[in-house]
Amino acid sequence: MTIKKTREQQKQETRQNIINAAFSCLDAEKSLSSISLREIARVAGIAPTSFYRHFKDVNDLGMTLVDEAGLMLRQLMRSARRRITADSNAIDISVDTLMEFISENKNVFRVLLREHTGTSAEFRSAVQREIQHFIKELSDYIMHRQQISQQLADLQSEAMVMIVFSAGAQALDAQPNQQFIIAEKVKYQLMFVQLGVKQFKPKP
Amino acid sequence: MTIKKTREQQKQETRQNIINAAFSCLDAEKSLSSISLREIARVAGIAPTSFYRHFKDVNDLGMTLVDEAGLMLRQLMRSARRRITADSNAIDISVDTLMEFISENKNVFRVLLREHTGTSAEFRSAVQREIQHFIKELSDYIMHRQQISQQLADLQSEAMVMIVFSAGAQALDAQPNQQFIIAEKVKYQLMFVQLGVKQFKPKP
DNA sequence: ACATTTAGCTTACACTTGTACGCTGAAATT
DNA sequence: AATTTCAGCGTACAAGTGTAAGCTAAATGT
Repeated sequence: MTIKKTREQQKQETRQNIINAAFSCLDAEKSLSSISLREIARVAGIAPTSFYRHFKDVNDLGMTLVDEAGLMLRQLMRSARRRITADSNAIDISVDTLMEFISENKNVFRVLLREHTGTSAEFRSAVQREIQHFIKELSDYIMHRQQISQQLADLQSEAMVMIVFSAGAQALDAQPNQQFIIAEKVKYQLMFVQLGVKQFKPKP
Repeated sequence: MTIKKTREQQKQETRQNIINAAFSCLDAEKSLSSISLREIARVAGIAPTSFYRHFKDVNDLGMTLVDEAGLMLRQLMRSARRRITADSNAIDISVDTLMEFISENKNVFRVLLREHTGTSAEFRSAVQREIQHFIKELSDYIMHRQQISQQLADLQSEAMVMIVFSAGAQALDAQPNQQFIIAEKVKYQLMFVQLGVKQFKPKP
């Protein structure tokens, strides 16, 4: 039998439909500013004007998407770090985890990447906040694991995240067989940063 | 007296007006895909349909802008390298030069950054080519100056460019007084990469 | 001198967009 | 059982879009 839904349940379901529709619309050739409310509504299976029952406008929806995407990414990396053992390579596991996520959730990662340099100052700073959050979590991990100052850990973490995100951008447009090469390349680059900081540490 | 212009001169002048108009339109909240042909024409001081006498469509103009922006950037860095002496710090000079360029040509740099992750595959790969070109020139410089293998130089160069471009993105949205801090930060990060590669070199 | 070419213009048309307004029916509340 | 709430719909409109068609006048070619 079909479950009888309360009004609130139905509303949340529709809201989620809109969010999913939006993510599926935001492919290689659509950004939050180029997408139309009507297009999202069409895919979500609702009338254009019904959109307003759930979001103030596309900007409002966009902020929700950015939040959700950032959250997913941070949760992912936290779980990756839990999988790191004493003798396993933290960089390898982290990069592999992220690259796998990207290839399986292209549009989620794309939203962050695209809106990071997009045409809306609001989105840009929202993504920037998510990235800072992301950097901070990595920095804390690095600081306690490599026993370095917070300042150094912050610098290292940020450099690493920038390198990884750039590689992610490349991976989005690359053929599947190229992805492995990109992953290997970025691992070396992260190692250089790590080595460099370690080398720098003694002499302040 | 006013110089009499030949037809061809006049045409080139108008073409340049369109290009300049486009760059001035492509500010913090306009991308090549969100800008309209009519808007560019308005700023360039021509009728919308006259645009077609010079470019096939906005895409065509966009490719021209990307080419031009990439060229400016490479010429800039080449001239910066010429200014580097034996005892001056290559990183400092390069970063300062680029950051100055960015703050004086925000929209030019913005086009590259934005279209790099934009909604047009054609633009993305055009920018990617420009960046690769940029990376290659730096890589050659690094290889001969640091006496390392091409492979290592490529990896180092790419990592550095990614870090610098990310900092550039931050600088675009930052207050002028923050720019100095960003520049200092990125210099450290580039130094880490350089140190790391140097450290890595002995053991292949 | 006349003929050709063409940069730039005006007009026109078919589309897409965001969203205001008011209706409806079913769920929730009383 | 009567009333209120509200998610979703259909209609409608003004604004902006790309671009097709055809004209004009001046620079060029002959």
